[in-house]
Amino acid sequence: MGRPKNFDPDVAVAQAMETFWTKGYAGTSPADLAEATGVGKGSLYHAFGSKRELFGKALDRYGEGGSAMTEAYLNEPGTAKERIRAYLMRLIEVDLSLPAPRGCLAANTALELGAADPEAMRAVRRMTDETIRLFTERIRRGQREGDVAKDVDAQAQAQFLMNTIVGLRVMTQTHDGPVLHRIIDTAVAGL
Amino acid sequence: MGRPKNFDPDVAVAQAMETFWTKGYAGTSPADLAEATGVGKGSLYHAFGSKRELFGKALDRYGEGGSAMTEAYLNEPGTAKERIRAYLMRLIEVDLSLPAPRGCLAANTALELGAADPEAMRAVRRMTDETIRLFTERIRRGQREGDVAKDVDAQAQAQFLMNTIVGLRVMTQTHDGPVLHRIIDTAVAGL
DNA sequence: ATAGTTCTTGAACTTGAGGTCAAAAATTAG
DNA sequence: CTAATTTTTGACCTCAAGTTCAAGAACTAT
Repeated sequence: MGRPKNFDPDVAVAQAMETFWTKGYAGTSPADLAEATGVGKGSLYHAFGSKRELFGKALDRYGEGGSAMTEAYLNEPGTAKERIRAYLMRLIEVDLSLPAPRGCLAANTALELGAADPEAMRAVRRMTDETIRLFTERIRRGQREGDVAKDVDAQAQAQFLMNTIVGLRVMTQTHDGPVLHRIIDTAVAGL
Repeated sequence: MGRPKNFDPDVAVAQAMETFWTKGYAGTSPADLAEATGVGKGSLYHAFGSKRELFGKALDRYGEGGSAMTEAYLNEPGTAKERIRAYLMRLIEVDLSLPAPRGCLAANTALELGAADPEAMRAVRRMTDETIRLFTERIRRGQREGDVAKDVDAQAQAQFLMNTIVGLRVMTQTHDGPVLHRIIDTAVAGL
């Protein structure tokens, strides 16, 4: 009952996510969000409570999309090394094809909000840990299938690769494709 | 002639740098800078022109300090691998010992200002390239001295290590010492 | 149709950021 | 001392961010 919403909250969250991703948390104003979603400022506040809460939903959505994409990429045919390499390449390729690279929303959030926002940090940590988990599993599978040496510490490699991703998505701001490609090749050499 | 300055601009820049580093560019207000430097807002504007210009000087100063520290660390006695590992460990140790880790000013700047500020990006790029140069030289020296294999691509390793550093200084926001230590050990395994 | 509920709209409010400026203070040259 | 020059001080200004709210609009149940 009551007047029906004029917009789909899920869609609005997705649009808000894009905006936060492109412009940063502080750099996104309520007016920006209204424009991006096509929803009036007042309605946004009515629906989501505050900018911070909307951002929280946007972060969650980012995590879901990211996990799905990671899983899909890692499970295509190929060795662990091949798939992981292809995944990293894909990440920077997408970013470099944009008018301005925007890196990883999670990493951006970690730096921008930092310790001042423990809840955001927990969300970021959940996402990174999930990615590490997916990498770990994929490497272990590679070990079972014989394309990764048994003496490799799968979790250590996964954590290390996660770190490499974070680094890459900052370095896209300052360095070009060839350099980033070389970094990826060096990073996956241990597999 | 004229009234003498009430403060040392170099000291003020250093104090401003600390503030920008801790709170970010947007997160630092003129009032914050006045408090940090002990100089009136008006005087700061008189001396530096704008917040952005002061930030530029702070960035430069950061670069100088960073280079000096890197060089000093790499040149202490030990193999290339040992020294580089010690350097990375040192970086995160310092950061983790703070009440709230603040990462690397250059990386923070790259993410926060991004393509919106090409000049800042150039400054960041100069700094990272300088660090890469120092690493490259140190690895080559290791090859001459016999503690690094000849077939290692020194520059590729250096770029890769730079990327690892950037990643680490974001991950300090979300992960703890032991995880970061393992990442470092994995990263230097290729040397 | 009415009551009850939920959503939208646009104006309005508060706060602080980023910056400017006029007047006073401190200095040196002559 | 006076003039010229440079800094300091603190009040002041503008603008936008982030939010709230009152009024009305759109719906459902009875």
